[in-house]
Amino acid sequence: MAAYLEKLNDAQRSAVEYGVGGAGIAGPLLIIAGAGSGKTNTLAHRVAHLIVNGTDPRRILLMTFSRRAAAEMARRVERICHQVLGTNGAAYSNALEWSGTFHGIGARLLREYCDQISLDRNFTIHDREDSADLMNLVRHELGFSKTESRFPTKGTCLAIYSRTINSEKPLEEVLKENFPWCATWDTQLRQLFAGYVEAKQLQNVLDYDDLLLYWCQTVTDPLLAEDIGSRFDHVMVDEYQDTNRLQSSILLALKPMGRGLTVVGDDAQSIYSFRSATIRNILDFPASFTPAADIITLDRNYRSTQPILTAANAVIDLASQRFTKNLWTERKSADRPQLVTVRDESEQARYVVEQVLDRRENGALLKQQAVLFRTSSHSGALEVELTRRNIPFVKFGGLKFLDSSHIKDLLATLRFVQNPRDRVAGFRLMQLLPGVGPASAQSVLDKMAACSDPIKSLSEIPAPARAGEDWPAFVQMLQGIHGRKEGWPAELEQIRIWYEPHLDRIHDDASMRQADLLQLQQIAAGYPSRERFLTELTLDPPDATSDQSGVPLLDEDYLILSTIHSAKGQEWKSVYVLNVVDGCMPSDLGAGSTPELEEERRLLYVAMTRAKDDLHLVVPQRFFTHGQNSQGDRHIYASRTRFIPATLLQYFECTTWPKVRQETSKQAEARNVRVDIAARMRGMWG
DNA sequence: CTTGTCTGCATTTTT
DNA sequence: TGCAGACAAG
Repeated sequence: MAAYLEKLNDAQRSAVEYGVGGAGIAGPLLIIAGAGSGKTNTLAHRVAHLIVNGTDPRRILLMTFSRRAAAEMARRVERICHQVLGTNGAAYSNALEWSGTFHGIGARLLREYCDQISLDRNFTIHDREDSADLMNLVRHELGFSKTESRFPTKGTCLAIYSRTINSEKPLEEVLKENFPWCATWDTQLRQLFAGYVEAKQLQNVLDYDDLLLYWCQTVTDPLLAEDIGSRFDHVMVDEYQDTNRLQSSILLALKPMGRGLTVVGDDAQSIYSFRSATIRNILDFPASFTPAADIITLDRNYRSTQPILTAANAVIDLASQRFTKNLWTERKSADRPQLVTVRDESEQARYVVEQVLDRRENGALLKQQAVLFRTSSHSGALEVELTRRNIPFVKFGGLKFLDSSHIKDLLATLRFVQNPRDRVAGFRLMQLLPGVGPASAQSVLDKMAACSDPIKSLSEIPAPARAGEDWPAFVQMLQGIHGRKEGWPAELEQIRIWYEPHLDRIHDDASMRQADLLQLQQIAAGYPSRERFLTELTLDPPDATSDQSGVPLLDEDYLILSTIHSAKGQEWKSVYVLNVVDGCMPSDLGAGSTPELEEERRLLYVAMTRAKDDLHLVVPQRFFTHGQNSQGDRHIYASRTRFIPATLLQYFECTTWPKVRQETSKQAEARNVRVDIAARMRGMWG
């Protein structure tokens, strides 16, 4: 047996070796991999094993959930290849070129096949917010913003649209099942979506869903499906439990017989149904083929200690549906996970900080510890406490660098130059100029749209009446960049110089924002072209924010703060889960239907199984809700999450913090002393 | 037609 | 809290 396979257990090894070295390419394989079962390692070994046995790495398509996961996978594959093949292995660095997210791979293929599907090669990609803006524009145009009773907001409309696309279900069904309160608007929504699709096409933009939808439509053509499918001998998908119907349709179209297809997942960790992910994909996978796909289960956990695993298993055992077996481990420990009750959120923050520092004293790096929470805002109090005590941290999930308006302004400018038909970008950009509002922006965009070279035509289009001197400078800036005078990435500097006076005028806190812009420029310098920068930034935005502005230095030590969703696939020595109370977990928004509730349960399970050595679930007895109703902020009394009923308490060490101290007799004595200081003060002058 | 101010309302998780 | 829409003033 090859040395690099020896460290694997039997199940892992059979997954790695499945069909390798046999005649032809093996049929479909499903790997059910529990939390911490060495899933990434196994998949990386499988890829490496294929390469070692002669598969061309450029003919392997590897789709992961995030770019971070893709990078990690590539790194491990390279390392194994290097080990096995020695110096020859070096030839394989960066050879795994088709690895990324479904959306990223989709974008790449669509650009390559744009001629066959009549797509303008310069299409730009709208992120969630841009899509919502465009949806809103159409919503206004159709007069739905002033209906008698309230029409769904842009975000809700987009959510309905997106779910309809990703779940491949009819609109009526989606409305009935997921948005019952909007069901009466079905005719208007249909009209709205038709308008939205038309607008996207006219403007040469694609949204996230289009990347999958167009890809899926492309491979409905048998010739194109064959052409794309035959480029890859092996197609592997990680985190398959979090893919949706549209994604599985793409997969089946690429590999209808399932040859060379490997999917990996764990139904107990499915937490993305809000993105239309469905565990039916995993469940139905084997029977989608004849003969059915083989299944290999990895149920040995290498991550957590037995007490942590026992508690996590107990939580997931209460789920109404279970498909995989419970995990087991040989990592013994006497310490049960902590279930800690504290008074409120500020005590919770103090508890976490104290524990974190305690462990750092004992040699654990901050980086080996993570604080997890259901909702991004739940870490607020903790962030304050960490900043106060000078503890560096990085936060994953929630608000992003790219969401701030000044960054979006700059990106909109780039996008508008790249694709002048992108009205969302143009609309935003022009309104930066004083004296230009929605109406004049609209009118300029209309005139531009009629021209074959919209940017050039700006010279002929009369300036909006009140735009003043700012207009010529604006036009000059756009045309200069359009004409590629400076080239990439120098043109970003030009934009920044143009933008800065406007920034100063619009915002009071301009200096902080300027620093962000410089940072963006730094990031941009790492991309080979404007197009690549825009595409990749939209698909893989930098996903962390920290207390210092910008990305922290990699060699520094910092504490990890993360939403549970963003913690997927990761592990830490110590894990603290905040707000393990009803209303947060489950979120009171997600406590409606049974499937939603079940997903919340899996969320807690995912959080717990991130921990290697110690796990703390913190239960504040009361916490504040922000202006949920007209009364504004108020605190409510919380109770322990329903996912840990009394019967499960035996698996935890239940404590309260801070520990109540016994009052000493001296302290009691001191409490009864009465001194009339006021009289003495008066006496001082008498 | 733009810009500023006021009021009422919704409010997770992310490619 | 922060944003979307209504309304008034220039």
